[in-house]
Amino acid sequence: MVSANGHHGDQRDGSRGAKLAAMPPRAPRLSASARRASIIDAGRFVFARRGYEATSVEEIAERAKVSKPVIYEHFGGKEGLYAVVVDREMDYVVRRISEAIAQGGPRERLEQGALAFLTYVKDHPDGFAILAHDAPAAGGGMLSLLSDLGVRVSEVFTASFKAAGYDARAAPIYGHALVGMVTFVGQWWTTARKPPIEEVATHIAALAWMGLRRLPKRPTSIGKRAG
Amino acid sequence: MVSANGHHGDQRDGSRGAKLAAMPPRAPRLSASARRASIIDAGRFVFARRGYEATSVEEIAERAKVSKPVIYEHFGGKEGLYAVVVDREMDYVVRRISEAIAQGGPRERLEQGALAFLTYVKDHPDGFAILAHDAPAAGGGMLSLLSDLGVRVSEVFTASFKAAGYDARAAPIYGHALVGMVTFVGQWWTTARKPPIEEVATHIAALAWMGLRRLPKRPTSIGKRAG
DNA sequence: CCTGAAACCTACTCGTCCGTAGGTAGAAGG
DNA sequence: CCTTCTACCTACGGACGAGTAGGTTTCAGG
Repeated sequence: MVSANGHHGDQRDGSRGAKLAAMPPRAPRLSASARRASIIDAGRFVFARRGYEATSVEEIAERAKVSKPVIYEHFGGKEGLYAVVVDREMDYVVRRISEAIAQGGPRERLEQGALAFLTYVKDHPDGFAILAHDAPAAGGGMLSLLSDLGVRVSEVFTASFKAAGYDARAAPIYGHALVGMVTFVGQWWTTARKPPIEEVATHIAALAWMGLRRLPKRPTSIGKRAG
Repeated sequence: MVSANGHHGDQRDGSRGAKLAAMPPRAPRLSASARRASIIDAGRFVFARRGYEATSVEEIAERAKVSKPVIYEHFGGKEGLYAVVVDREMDYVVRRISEAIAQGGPRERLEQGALAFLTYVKDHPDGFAILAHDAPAAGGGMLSLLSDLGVRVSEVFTASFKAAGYDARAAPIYGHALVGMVTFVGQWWTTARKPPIEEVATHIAALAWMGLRRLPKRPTSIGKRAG
């Protein structure tokens, strides 16, 4: 049963210029790269709201105003599109933060870095949601894509710790702590939207800075209670 | 076409005592509550690895050594089981942390709280994974179930801030920052497993304590650079 | 006007998975 | 031995979603 009924394709209306059905004018064709971009936008939108598993390619297609095969043509499949979306976002945040901490004293860099991240959270909430969500193959190990960011920050910290004479083995703790702080507060901020991000960044930077600055060479436990 | 072939059910082997096929002995029947418990265990296991969307009820059934309808009998469905699993875990962590911070001075409570959480991460990695993952209806607002914990900690902080004369509006920032720190570091620890949790807790508590203790009444930004 | 390639479509196939219908097996009490 | 209640099962219905086959429309360049 191949091609059972004869009217394949989209004839739109009966004859070329007829406006009988008042059908909305078909959107103009896009170039490959333009269509790619529009699909990425739609994908980011849907992935951010539904999460990877729960999004259907069809919903993305619908939002991008194309049919499914177009997506498969451009990205090979759901996972391919997801990979591109994630990569773009990751690249964007890292670039922004890198710019922010390129110069200045330690504390200034800390505050500017936090502010850069929170600005991203504010201006690109969908991207942030995707990065904060689980990766597709959750079993692998990463809870969120942002773990990667934690590693990068930890590397920076390791260098600084060594230079300052602290125990370098503790650096990843502080690196991940910082990223976790900013991420979680950023997440909260998206719902609260209360103090402006500049203020939030200042608080976070103060917390982290004071905590780091006053750190003893080897932190000592306060000791466990009797109970 | 109802009951097409006559051999419904499980006859096991031909006659009662025959051991011809060497079939493994059927597991004994369990009471309703015991079966419930075993299903909850299986559910936690699978949900933790696959995430909510990607887990199939059948995989849970298989792991619990029962057939699907048993799960539907006990929990009404996938979402019902998930709700029970999450509720149990949430209850467990909150209880542990509450016990840990029930007495002692501020800093001691801080360190004991962090240690309690990290102990949970270490001893109940599956539960932690579930709490750190997305909720089913991701669109609602919560990134992770732990946001709820952030709110609770924020409430504690708000009270303390008021008492100490700090700006109470900033309390949620510090509350969420603390939870984010511990969560993210805990996540990292599950893969690194390097410094013992007691040491990690000490570091985190030191960071948070020093940061909080030396906090000015109103943190001032370091100011933006010229660039 | 013609041609060919690029963009785009409809209409499937195939697999998976939630949830259920309707039955069997075993234990406790008469 | 018979009844009955509870635990448990096999087998399906129905929906949905990833990915594909094979066609049609538009447009640039001759």
